[in-house]
Amino acid sequence: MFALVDCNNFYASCERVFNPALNGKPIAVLSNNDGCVIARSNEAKALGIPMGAPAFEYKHLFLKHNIHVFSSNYALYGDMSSRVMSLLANFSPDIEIYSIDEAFLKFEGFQYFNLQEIGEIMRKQVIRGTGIPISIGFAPTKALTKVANKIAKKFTERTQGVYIIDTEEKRVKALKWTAIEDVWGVGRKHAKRLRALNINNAYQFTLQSDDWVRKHMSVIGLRLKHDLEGKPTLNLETPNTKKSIATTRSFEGMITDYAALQERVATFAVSCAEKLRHQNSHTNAVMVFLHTNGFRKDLPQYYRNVVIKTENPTNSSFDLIKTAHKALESIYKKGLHYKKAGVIVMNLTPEDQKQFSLFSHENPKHQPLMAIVDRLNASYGNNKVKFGSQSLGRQWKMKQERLSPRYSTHINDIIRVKV
DNA sequence: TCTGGGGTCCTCCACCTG
DNA sequence: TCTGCAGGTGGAGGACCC
Repeated sequence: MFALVDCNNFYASCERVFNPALNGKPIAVLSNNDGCVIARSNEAKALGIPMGAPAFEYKHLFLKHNIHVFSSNYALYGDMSSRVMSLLANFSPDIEIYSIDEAFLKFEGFQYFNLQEIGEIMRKQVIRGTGIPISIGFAPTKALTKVANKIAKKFTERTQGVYIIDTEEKRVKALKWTAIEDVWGVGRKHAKRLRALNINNAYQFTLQSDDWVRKHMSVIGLRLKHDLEGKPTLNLETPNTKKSIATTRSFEGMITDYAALQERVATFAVSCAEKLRHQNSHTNAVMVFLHTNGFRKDLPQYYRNVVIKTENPTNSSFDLIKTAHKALESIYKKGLHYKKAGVIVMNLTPEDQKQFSLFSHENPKHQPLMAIVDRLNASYGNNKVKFGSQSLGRQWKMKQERLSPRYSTHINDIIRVKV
């Protein structure tokens, strides 16, 4: 059996842990730059705040219903997530941390155990240890645990937050209850196509032939179908090093100036280089992209990206800045209003599998220098050491007007109790 | 005025090579 | 030397996830 553990309204729950006055109150958490709503408490959902809602369009509703709005506080959420995951790891040695708020666990050899009881103990321990409420779905396959989890969450009173699909009858009933667009792995496009063919729920989807599913939804769809049928196709995935690393940002305003874009791109390249060194990888291809503002129909639109190969596999900030600038130069068009840019490094190889070029050599000074930069940044805070092409004067800051304190990771933000 | 960021996998197609 | 075919590869784009 597999289990899927999902934290309920995770970001909103994190905000509540250190501010219990928020219990029962509507909460919305915003994306970077306070742009869109990316998490809502049940109360906020009930008030009609949709996922992805632009914050400025819903300002009046926030005020009207006294919705507590927060900028996203990833220092807090990341720390709370690792606490939850470490508690879950006590229940099974086979755990796959699927996202910041979800984990799959494998329960092998538990056929004589009462999974309902185990689930309820997990819930109690996590809420006692972290304050975060969770829901748990047990089933013979990963896709079915997603369905079971949804039922556990939807009918918390009846299920105690734990639901087990362990019979054919329960499987069929659960799949008939699950709307096609709610199936894990069926996105908006496929859901629309399936609905048009009168395939409205997960059960109807499993009744289609393998060939049909393979043809219309590729092997991914076919694997999903088998998993929903109760034939384990998807297994726990072991954590791999990343295959690509990206740093991309929307700007608070719009940028027309080439020098300002150069500075932003250099900063993104430095960030990618740091992430590369963190996982001991090198890249040999750097992609830079530029976007104008798609919402401004009155302005000319432009989207372009380019990939440039580096001379050698590298994770040096200097090399990546140089390559990213070369890429930017080739796609920059004067007179446009840019809203977003990003740097993505690809073709990552581990340290011990670097393939060198016959005709060019890496600068031997870079590696020790980068190690010192990383050490200084680790000791004195990120971005204390900057590179020449990054701005020393201007501080690019994300709009985060409603940021809560980093209660659990920053000594100055630690909670104070008056006695 | 204000609309996120970071990933993965698969398919299709053009191109190259034997 | 030319042509046709088959298989491999890499880039672009689409679909999905959180």
